[in-house]
Amino acid sequence: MVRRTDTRQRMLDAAAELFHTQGYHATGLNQLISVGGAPKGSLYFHFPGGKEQLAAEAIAVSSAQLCEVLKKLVADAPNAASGIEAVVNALAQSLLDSDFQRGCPLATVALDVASESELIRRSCADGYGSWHDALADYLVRQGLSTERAADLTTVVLASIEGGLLLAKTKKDIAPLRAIAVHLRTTIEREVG
Amino acid sequence: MVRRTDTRQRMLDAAAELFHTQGYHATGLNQLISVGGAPKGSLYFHFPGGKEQLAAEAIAVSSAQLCEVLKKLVADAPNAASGIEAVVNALAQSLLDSDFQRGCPLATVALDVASESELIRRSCADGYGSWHDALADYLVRQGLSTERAADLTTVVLASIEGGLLLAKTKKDIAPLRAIAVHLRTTIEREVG
DNA sequence: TAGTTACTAGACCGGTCGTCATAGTTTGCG
DNA sequence: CGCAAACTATGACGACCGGTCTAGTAACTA
Repeated sequence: MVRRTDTRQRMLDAAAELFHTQGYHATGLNQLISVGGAPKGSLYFHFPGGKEQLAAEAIAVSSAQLCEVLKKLVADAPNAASGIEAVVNALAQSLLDSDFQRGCPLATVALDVASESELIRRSCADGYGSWHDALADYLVRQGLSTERAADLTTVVLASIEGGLLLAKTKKDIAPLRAIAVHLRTTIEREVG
Repeated sequence: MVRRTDTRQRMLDAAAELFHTQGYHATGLNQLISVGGAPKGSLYFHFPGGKEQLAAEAIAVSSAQLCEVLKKLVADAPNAASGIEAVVNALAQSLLDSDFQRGCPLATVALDVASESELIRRSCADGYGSWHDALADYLVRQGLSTERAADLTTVVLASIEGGLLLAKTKKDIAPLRAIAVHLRTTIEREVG
């Protein structure tokens, strides 16, 4: 089926942005359609599952975008420790640039909705899974065993997510700096 | 002023519970008063600032409770590494027992509301601050310098928060286990 | 009993998400 | 070209729920 308009894509972009910064319940349909520039009916034409479906797809878009950024950042780095550090720095910068609005694009929605909508929860879990896979693959290519890479990636991901949460809450990126230092030494110890 | 009812306290308890599991926007006033067993009008008598004030106070209650638990867990442990491990285990157990409903009592609200209500954001930031202080003080008593203890506590807190987020999203406490292992070795290395 | 304080009930209005009947536009085909 | 079928857009509408506030009742005080 060939699309003849970009309405669907615009809605998705608007939704990705709004859910990222405000979360699921704090974002109303009216806001979604006004930012997306589409009438209400069109939303239900393109997303028959309503707000829930829109959110699930927007989450998928957001996480795919960040996944690409992640891959690029580590690929461009001279070694594993610097690669992860670059990721932390990029996220910290994004937080600063947005006046502490844009943290993790999944976390807000994930916590907001995880125990309410299985569809959205899975979308978030898949997003985290894709990031995990991308980073773990990279660490394996840097010489780590599959198991060590998997566990280390979990630690990296969790630290960053927690760091973003603390930084956003305190309006201060100091936590992320402490995380960056810790991850650097941890990775240097393991990868050599 | 002599209180004639315990309505205020009941509202606070109900709010702490509901905001913990559902977040701010997902929790309606009707649900709050039905769980709290209070008439709607009473809410604005006890909390003239409305939902926002109620949330800010409920967050304070939640974080104080968990702070006590934290202090007790580490105090009862034979050493720093076991103390932190006990904290992770307790939170993982609480997540499991509640069928992945109860993660961090602050995180959901913090992300949901941080960029919307300064009052609630501060309440969350204070909560995190109190946990940080409790753990950092403990690590200092275990022999770490003030600076090292502060940074290490930030890493511990962020890892745990991130681990709770990932675990809740995946409905699987495996991330928390990986965090626990990592924190144990990290702390053993520093405290000896 | 009059006055003051503690508390409650429910009306209010704006906003929520979702539905629908209708209209317009593009494409494929004869 | 002409027409039908498929695709897309539209926004009014409804049922409901959101948070807020005013007007009121009950309880204690003097």
